[in-house]
Order: sequence, then structure tokens, then C-alpha cells
Amino acid sequence: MKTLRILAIDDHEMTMLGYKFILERIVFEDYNIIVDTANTYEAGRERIEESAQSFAYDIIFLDVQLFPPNENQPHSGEDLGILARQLVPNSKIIFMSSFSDNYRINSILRSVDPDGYMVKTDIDPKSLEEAVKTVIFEPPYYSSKALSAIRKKMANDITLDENDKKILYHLSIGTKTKDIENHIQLSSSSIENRKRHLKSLFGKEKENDLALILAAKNRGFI
Amino acid sequence: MKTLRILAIDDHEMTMLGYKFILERIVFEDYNIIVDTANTYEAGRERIEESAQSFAYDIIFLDVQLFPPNENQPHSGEDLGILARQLVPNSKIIFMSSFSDNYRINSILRSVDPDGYMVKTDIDPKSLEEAVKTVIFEPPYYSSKALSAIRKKMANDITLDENDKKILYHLSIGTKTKDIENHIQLSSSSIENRKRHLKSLFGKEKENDLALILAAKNRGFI
DNA sequence: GGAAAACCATAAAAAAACTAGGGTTTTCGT
DNA sequence: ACGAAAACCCTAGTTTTTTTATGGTTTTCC
Repeated sequence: MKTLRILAIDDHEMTMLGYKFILERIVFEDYNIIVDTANTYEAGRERIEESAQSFAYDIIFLDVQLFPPNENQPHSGEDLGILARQLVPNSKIIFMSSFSDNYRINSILRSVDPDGYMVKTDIDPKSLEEAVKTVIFEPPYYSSKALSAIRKKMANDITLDENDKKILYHLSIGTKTKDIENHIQLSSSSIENRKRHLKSLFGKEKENDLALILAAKNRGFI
Repeated sequence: MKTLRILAIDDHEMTMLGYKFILERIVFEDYNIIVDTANTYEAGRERIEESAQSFAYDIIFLDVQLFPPNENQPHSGEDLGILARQLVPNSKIIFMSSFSDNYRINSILRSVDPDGYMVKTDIDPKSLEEAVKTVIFEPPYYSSKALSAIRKKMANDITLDENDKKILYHLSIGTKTKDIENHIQLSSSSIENRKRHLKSLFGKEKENDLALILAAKNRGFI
């Protein structure tokens, strides 16, 4: 009987117990599934570092939003994913996130390239089981809502550089245009130009920022 | 008892019969599944045009490679897909292709944005059934090998414009560099520059074209 | 061995992006 | 409804990036 080791990291204790319960009941060939858990960034990091020294987890489930207990600086699950990739490159990584936020999904798919990505509303015992099996045998596994985000992106002929994406992102979270220059290495003039350019790219010439944001959302950029 | 109408277009008569046989046996809620078939571009086009006038097919399965019988000019399944999208926008489209050719997949995902994409070696009764159900309820459905191609693309931080992609494509099919200028609106000098630039992007400075092509293949561009 | 193709380097020309500056319009708080 | 802040628009000069032509060197291949 072989053992399949899973680490689940989520800051909600109860949901994590739910995962543990479901995952350990999966019947999977001659595997015995064991789930370890962690519910803070720090605890998760420790587990991963430990595992790098001894056995490596087969799969790491990782919540996108993780807030460490006694700190202000919020470490994201994304950071932990990047770290895990370095420390334990052989472990499969599956991200879980509450919403199908395209900007975040796109960003994580590029920075971590996880073996799976599940939007939480897609998660149930059946999909969890499928995710585990798929990720082991023929990754990747993307849940339904993650797939529609990915589809939007792939169906796109517009290519934006990093600055364009950042501008869109900041606009979408309500950053004032004049404050964007604090986050991006560009003059205010350039940012205005780029906004105009973006609007024309998305066919929203002479329209307001809201129209631009909606169009960019529809195309899967934010 | 409702009816689910499917049109399958593939130039291999026998494989198409296989699809018909499998698809019509699918047990799917209270649907009765009926499969029409066509095995040339022309026949497929006619079926689609007819259906635009009366009922619309719920799903159209479409082979990527279609050669019409009495013509030299080969129409691709991609063209037919684009046509179908215009004529019967409500029909779900599922592409089937023999190999996981990234350039082709990327191109079709952009031009047609099909509701499904299956690489033929992934196709079996089970996956066909899953494709049908997924496409009806929560598209898209991408088969395993299609997903790994998509994953490569999404994990990429390199963005290429249309000319770069064309250059890579032509190199990959063996077009001589000096002949590429016939296909792209650029001077030979620019093409050389772009090739150099591409090689440096993919970390293959001073290496030959083969190295570039392999790197681009690995990243899912061709 | 020799021609064709690929590669490299340079410099000039063209296109695109950035910036500063100033003005007009819209938005928003009070 | 007012005034200030922000957003928007436009111009012109600068910088950066791309394109192009040209001429030479190396590699490939019959």
C-alpha cells in the first residue's frame, strides 16, 4: 500500500478540516491518502521547509488568501506557491481561490504555473477527487470557473505589456489616475496616453474608465 | 423527451461513424441524442447553412483537417468553424485535432473560441460523454492534451506580436529565412533582427534556428 | 569548390513611446 | 451651487525602439 501525502493550507480552520476529511476518504488505487494541514502562512512555510528535508508532499493545496496571525504584512498564497516551487519542485501544487479574479488567476498561472487551480465555488467532494487524480496522472486540473477565465484569456488577440496590465489593475481597484504614477515607473502624461491607447484597443474610445474596466474584465485581463 | 442534435464533421468516414455510434448511446438526462454527419468541407457547410434556416444544432464536432473532394484548395476546419460561428452562433463548437499542435490550437482558440477542444488521442467514449455534458452546461471542455498546451501558453511571460509568431511558424515548417519576407510585410533585415531578438527572448542567443524552434515549442508558441 | 543561404554589423530613417507644459472639462465634497 | 481636485485633452520636443538598406563574413549544402 503506497502513501499519498497531501498538505492543505487555508486560514479557515473549518474549511481545512473539511478538505482533510474529504481528501482522506478518496479511494484511489492502492494509495493511502494522508493529509497534513496548516492554517497560516508561517505554519505552511515551515511544513514545506520540513518536507524539503525529508519526504516531499505529493500534492500541496494552497489558498490564495492567507493572512499570518501576528503581522500586518500579508503574505499571499502566491508567495508561498513560489517558495514551494523552489523548495519542493516535485510537489504538485493546486491553488484554491474564493473568486474567479482574472488578474489574480493570470498572475498565478504565470508566476507559479500550478498543476491545478480551483475556484472555491467549484469545489465539492467529486471535483476534489478528480483534481487529485488528474494532477497525479495528467496535470493540469482547472475547475470549471477557472477554465472560463482561462478561455477568455486564450480567446484574446490583444496583448498588453506589464505596465498596461498594472494600469488596468489599479484602475479596477479604484486607484486614482494621478496616484498611479506612484506605483508605476511612468510619467503622468504617459499613463494618460496609455489609458487612451487602452480604450481604443478595447474599442472604448472617448468613453470613461468604467467602460474600459468592464471591457478588460470581459476579456479576462482583470 | 427532448432532442439533442449533434453534427459531426470529419473526413474519415469510419471515425465519424465511430463518433456517431458512441454519441448516440450517451445517456443524458431526458435527452434523445441524434447525430448527423458530413465528411467534406462542402457537405459540412451545407448542413450548417441548412440548420441556420431551421433548427440549430446543439453541438457541432469539427475536425481540424478537412480536405474537400474535388478541389485543390484545402479548406481547413478552422474556416468552417469561423463560418459556423457567424451562421449559427448558438451552436456549441467542439474541435478535434490529430496532434497537439500549439500554433494551431492557439490560433483556433483565438479565431473561433470553440466551446471545446479535443486532441484525438484523448478521445474515447468517456471523454466524449464528458465533453458533451460539459459543453452544454458549463463550457468550455478541453481534453487533457489540449489543456497542457493551454497551460504552457498561460504560464508564459513572453508576449509576441503577430509578426513574431508568423516568423516562428514559418521557421518551424521549414520556410527559408529569405523566403519569409514573401509572407510577412517586413524587410529581410527586420526579419533577421527579429530572429535575433526572439533567440535572446528565449535565451538562445547565438544559437541556431533549431534551438529557437525547440524553445518556442516548449513554451507553447508553435 | 563554389554558390546560396544564413548570419552579423553599421548607420540612417521612420515610427512609436515618453515627457513636460499648459489648457479645458468633469467630478466630488461641502 | 461653488470651488477645488481630479480627469481629460492637446502640442511640441525628446528619447527609445523598429525598420531598412548596404556590405561584409560565415555556414550550409549540392
